[in-house]
Amino acid sequence: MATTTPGRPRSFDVDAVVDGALDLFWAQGYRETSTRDLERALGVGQSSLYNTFGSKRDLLLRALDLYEANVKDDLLVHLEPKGGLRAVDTFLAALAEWIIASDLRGCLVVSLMSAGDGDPVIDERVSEYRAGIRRALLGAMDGTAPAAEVAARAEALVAACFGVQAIARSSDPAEVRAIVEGIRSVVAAWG
Amino acid sequence: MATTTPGRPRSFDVDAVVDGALDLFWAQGYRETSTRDLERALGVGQSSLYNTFGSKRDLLLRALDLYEANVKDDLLVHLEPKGGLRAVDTFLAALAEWIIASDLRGCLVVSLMSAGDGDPVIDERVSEYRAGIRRALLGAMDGTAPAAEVAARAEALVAACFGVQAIARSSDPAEVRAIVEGIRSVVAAWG
DNA sequence: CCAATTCTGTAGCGTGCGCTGCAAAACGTC
DNA sequence: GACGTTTTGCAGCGCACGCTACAGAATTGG
Repeated sequence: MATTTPGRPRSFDVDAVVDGALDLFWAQGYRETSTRDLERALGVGQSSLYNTFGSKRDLLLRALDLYEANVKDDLLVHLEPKGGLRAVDTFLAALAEWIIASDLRGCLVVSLMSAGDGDPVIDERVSEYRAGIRRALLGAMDGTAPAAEVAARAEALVAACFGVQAIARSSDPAEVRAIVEGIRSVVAAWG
Repeated sequence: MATTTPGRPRSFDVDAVVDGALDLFWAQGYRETSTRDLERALGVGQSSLYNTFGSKRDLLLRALDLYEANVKDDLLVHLEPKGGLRAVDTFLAALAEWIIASDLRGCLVVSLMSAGDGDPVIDERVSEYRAGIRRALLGAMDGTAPAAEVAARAEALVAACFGVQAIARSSDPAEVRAIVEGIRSVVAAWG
């Protein structure tokens, strides 16, 4: 295997560009972010973007990979299996701060639920994302109540989590905290 | 006052066009619906649309009026003040069927949370819409528990309601019903 | 130094967008 | 029937979009 390849070397860091693209797609939406926006914000010419990633949509998929990895590391990590309602509470607290720390941009995946309409690959990613969160919640709450009740509570919790993210964009930190506190107090009553 | 006005009479029904525009904006999103789409689907030329409504955005605002009125008549009507948890349950059941009957298009307002970014008028409408739902829920649940607890539950409920709408677009009737059943069973436990 | 290979900047392709100008059409009024 | 008024269909404006062609710059291997 070659340690280096011939040809002119790439003048930018691919991961940094994916990170920057995620930032833009997340902040302004996928459709609302043009390739010229990306060029300006990332300091990388459109030719280089297309040469490296293939298309705007492929760049979104890369950004989506990164986003999901971040969510897993920062949020879902708190939902360890059999973690119980304590784990759920920790997760919710982290969710509130995560939403606020990301400048109330809400959830990239939620924004793609409308924007990516018609693209089966993106629709699949969206569904799978939601399924992953439900699985994590179910795993953490397993055994805290009869199975049917746990399942019902998990469904409601998934909806509430997506809801607060959807609301975040047209809200402020205090309101986000109030909503999550409301959810946490409902969860606390399950103990 | 004149019973008729001079000039060529309008060849279409304004309310029907607003209704059709709502359908399109709701189904495919505001930005994703072009004035040519509207022309085709409504059978009304672009000139007529602009002559009647002024701009695509103004047509959206008219459609939004209609949407909010429909939500009020079909859903919020169940949340009569002091209606208690029974009223909330009825509301939730109606919500599930309403989402399914509208072909899982989700919530027009939720889709505008991302799409209408930067337009202060639309942002204001979005915030006010959410506030109205919270008010209705609070009014219905008033007295069912200590005020602080009612407030917390209402916040959680608002999030759950928006969440199920956000999820609807990438879901199916069975899943929507399951989520709403989950919420209902959580609410039932408050009795 | 020279070829081969890869990346970069510029310039521009075709398309669809929101919106408008304009002449003809369809009405009430006299 | 002529006139003023409003609506309608058509054509097209300027612009931004995703994307690409192409020549030159930067590198490795000989």
